[in-house]
Amino acid sequence: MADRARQIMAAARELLDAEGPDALSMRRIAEHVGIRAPSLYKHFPDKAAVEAGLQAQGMTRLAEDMEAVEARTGADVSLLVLARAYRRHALTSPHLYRITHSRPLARTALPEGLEDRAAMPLARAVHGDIDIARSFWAFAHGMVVLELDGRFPPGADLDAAWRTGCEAFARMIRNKPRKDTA
Amino acid sequence: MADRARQIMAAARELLDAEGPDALSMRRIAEHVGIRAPSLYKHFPDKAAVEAGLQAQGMTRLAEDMEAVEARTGADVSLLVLARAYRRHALTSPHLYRITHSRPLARTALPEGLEDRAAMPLARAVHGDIDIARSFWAFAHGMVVLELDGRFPPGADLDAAWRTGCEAFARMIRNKPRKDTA
DNA sequence: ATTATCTATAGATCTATAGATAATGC
DNA sequence: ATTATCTATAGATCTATAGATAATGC
Repeated sequence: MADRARQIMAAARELLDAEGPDALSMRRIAEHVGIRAPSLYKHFPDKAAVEAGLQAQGMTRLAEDMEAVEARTGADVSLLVLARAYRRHALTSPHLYRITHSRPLARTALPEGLEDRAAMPLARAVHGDIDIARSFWAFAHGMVVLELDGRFPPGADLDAAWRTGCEAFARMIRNKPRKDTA
Repeated sequence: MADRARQIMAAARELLDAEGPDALSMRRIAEHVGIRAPSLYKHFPDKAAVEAGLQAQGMTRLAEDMEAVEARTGADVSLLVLARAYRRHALTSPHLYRITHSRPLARTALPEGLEDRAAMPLARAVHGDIDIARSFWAFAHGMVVLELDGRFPPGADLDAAWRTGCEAFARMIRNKPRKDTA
């Protein structure tokens, strides 16, 4: 039943958080649940379905976290505030972030409208400019994955880099005609 | 001898380009060379050493490609021109790009100074501003990996996003005091 | 009756070492 | 004598299916 399916997803999530994507095997997940691996296939058609479920978790959390910033800050969220929330979001569950955002997204398995929901706070923050939204998203994603992969030099001032990038895009917004959002 | 080692690296590279990081096994590499897998261990201590060699290839190519832009364009390379070269670099050998830049860098196995060499053209383009360099790098890396992972919507105008991001950072350079580069 | 679970197992991989044999360099 | 190669193999995994058995719902 659906209860077991939820339990399996929870186990997969714990395993992912604790040991990363490479540890995520049907056997280990089953072990976590307390059943045998073949039994998983009564609840999920295959491993890809479980991974798709994790991506849905990741997107849901992202939407929630971004919406929370808006709720906290009010209408005109600054890019810096949004970026800080984004970074915190990613660093809080790095493995979930990776599995969700560093591989093709299983869109067909995603709740209708979730992807858009996660993107809306940024779309509003950039006043509807899609090019700024995409390039800023790339900047934030790049900062996060470079940090997660340990690619910055040890002493690097990442806060400063985040500030600089946010400032650059914030200026673009200021100097562009305001396009409609709603 | 060192000849065989080079041959093994070439085979690994071909395999990587053709089938991606997951296909890169000691067995498949050996097969490509025409020997048995255990023989590889006379030339490389382990698989990690082969992967480190591939990262060195990736960094070398990056340094060459970035230096070529400078040579072609002259002293004051625009971020847009640099970014276009960066994107082309990544899309030309996407698997090599990933193995080099989307995992921790095996720095100890890297030729002395290579990492700096690859970074210098960007450092010069941003007039020595390390924060702009890092945030711009994150932007470019983010754009590339999002494209490679197929994360942008089908019709997305990536050229426009690249232009917008480059313009944002270019303005930052213009409006900052010129720091020394050399 | 149906559904969830189990055991057993097919069928593929991997990395890396041990020890024997062939080829090469002095 | 040394080095490169081979075969054989240890020791770990994986995903997924087949078919039997136990538990549950009507």
